[in-house]
Formats: sequence, structure tokens, C-alpha cells
Amino acid sequence: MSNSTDSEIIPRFPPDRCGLALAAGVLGDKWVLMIIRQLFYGVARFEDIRAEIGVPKSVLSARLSSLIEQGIVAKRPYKPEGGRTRYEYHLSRTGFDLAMSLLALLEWGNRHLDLAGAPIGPVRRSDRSKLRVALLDEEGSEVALQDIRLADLSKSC
Amino acid sequence: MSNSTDSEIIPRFPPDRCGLALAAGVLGDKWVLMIIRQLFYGVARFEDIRAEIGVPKSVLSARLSSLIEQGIVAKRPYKPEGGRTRYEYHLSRTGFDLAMSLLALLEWGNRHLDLAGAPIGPVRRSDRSKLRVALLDEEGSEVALQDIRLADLSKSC
DNA sequence: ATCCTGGGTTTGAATTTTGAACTTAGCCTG
DNA sequence: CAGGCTAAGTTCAAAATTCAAACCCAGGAT
Repeated sequence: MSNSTDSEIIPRFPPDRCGLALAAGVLGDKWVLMIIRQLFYGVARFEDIRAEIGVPKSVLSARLSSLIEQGIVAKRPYKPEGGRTRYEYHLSRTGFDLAMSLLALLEWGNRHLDLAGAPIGPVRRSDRSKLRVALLDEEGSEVALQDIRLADLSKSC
Repeated sequence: MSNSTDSEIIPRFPPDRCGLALAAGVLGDKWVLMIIRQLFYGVARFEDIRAEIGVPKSVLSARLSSLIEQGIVAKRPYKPEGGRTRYEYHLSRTGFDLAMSLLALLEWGNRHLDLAGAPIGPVRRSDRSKLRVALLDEEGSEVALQDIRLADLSKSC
């Protein structure tokens, strides 16, 4: 009932108003993040995805269906020259918009988890300079995590 | 074996060099993201976490142990005035660094998922202006997602 | 005609998750 | 001091999920 400490850095809100709780429902699965990662990499075919991450076919089938149903992935037929029609999976706009989340997660994993080799991360296409994820205000200047709180967005200025 | 399309927006790298694959191993669970969300909100006690998100005790116990083992969460005793010693869980530095990922996920959920009410999100503490997650270069100017690629960070300039 | 391959579905065994019951430790009350 | 209460777990059997392997099917290639 009561709060446990007085260290309320961030006020609490009901879960159903928080996109994070919903997002957790979508992405909180061992394979879903891996599958979406593959789709970002341009791996589009069922068998390619399965082979690269080692997910069982039945699970891949189920997860892709669910992602399609949720509008995150789209399935479309295509025909390789002189082959029969096959299918490929690709991210919808909604799915593509997960990019920033994945980059943030990548950055975190690079920094804190045990990588086997040199890390990879986002660089600017033109000059290859390193990039990082940050919080910006409306004017485009950076805001530190300590200077924020969560608030109802409908009534903030 | 071969790539499925020629639309290689992002080059492929082996999973063991990618923090994202590791991060997926840590966060790819229905309850873990929810638990970490609670910890961010300042909910620190076992029973409080359990009650707010409805996770079974056995699962909460297992997940917290695993998060502690991975250095994401720390457990510490505390004594409420005139009560016996209890324990509270809080995010370690590593855990706290997930903040940016969670904010990105929150933003995505707010934009694309079906919220029950008005969304909540990060605002600047001082003036309550809305904030958003973005990619920055070293000078602090914003870079669009279309202008990036993933690269080996050890050899980029 | 038969084989091969991509994209699945089915199946039954192994694993995980679940909720309920039980445990433990210490404070508080009578 | 006996008994109750609570937070924080643990244990257990039943239910749900996952897994690997087998099977299916369509169309092209041999």
C-alpha cells in the first residue's frame, strides 16, 4: 500500500498509462528482440532468421504471426528470378521505430555486458564518427538524466 | 547462407560482438522489464513489487536473484523505525544505465501502442518541457536514423 | 518421376511458469 | 511468555510453453 522509501526520483503512474508496460508485453520475450534485430539487419526470410539465431521453427512461426498481428512486422511475397514465390518479413513503420530503443539497448550492452570482441555501434554514414543516444529538449539541447522526471504529457507545457 | 535481399541498410555482425544480443538475453523476459520499471519508480520492496505487477513470488525471487548475480540489481538491508530489518532492492549503476533504453521504449509504446489514457513521459524537472530520445554526434548535434550505419567501434575515427 | 528446398505444422517429451500452501524470523500484544 | 502478524521467501503439483525432430506441401531442377 504505502511506498517503501522516500526516494521518489520518479513518480509512479498506473501501468495502463505507461507505454513502457505495453512495450514490455511486446518485447519481453527471449526471441522477439532477436528476431527484430535480424529484421533490422535485413535478414528477411524465415529460414535465414531461423538459422542465424537458432530459434525453433514453431516458435519463429508463432512469434512472426504475433508480430504481424500487432502491426510490427509485415509479410510480403516476392519472386526470385526463375524461382517460385517465396515470402519475406520486414519491419513496418511501427517496427522500424523501435530503432532508437534497440540502439539504446545496444549501447547499454556494449558498455556493461561481456562482449566477446570489439563492440559495434552506430556511426554517421558520412564520416563514420561515433554516435550516442541522449535526451533532447524541444530546442535540441541535451538534458541529463538527473534533470528529468516523468509526467503526464497531456498537461505539461 | 546467402543474404535474402540486397537491401542491406545495416551490415550484419556476429551476435557475440553485439551488445544487443547480450541485452536481449538479460531483458528478454516477460517479467524482467516490469521489475526494472518498478525499481526505476522507486518501488523497492519484494512485496510491493509483487503486488504492483502481479508477478508470482517464486518468479520474482528467481528474477531478482538473477539480476543481482548479473550486477544489475543490489539488495540491501534497511530498518524501518521500530521494525525489524527488511530488505530492499535497488538498481546498481549498471541497472540505472538502462534508463535511456527504457525511455526510448516508453516513447515507442506511447506512440504506437494502445494506451488506456493520456501518456506519461520524460519532462525537464525545471520547466516541465517535453523531452525526447535522439541520436547525437560528438559535438552534440542530432543525427537522423537514416544517416547512420552500424560499424566496428574500435576502428571508426 | 524423383529429389531438393523454403516455409511451414504436428507431435510428444522436457522445461518453465503458476498459484497455493508452507516456512521462517522477529516484533508486538495480551 | 504464548500467540499473532507480516515481509520475504521456498516448495510443490498442475498447467502452459518450449524444444527438437518428424512430417507436409508446392514448385523447380535433374
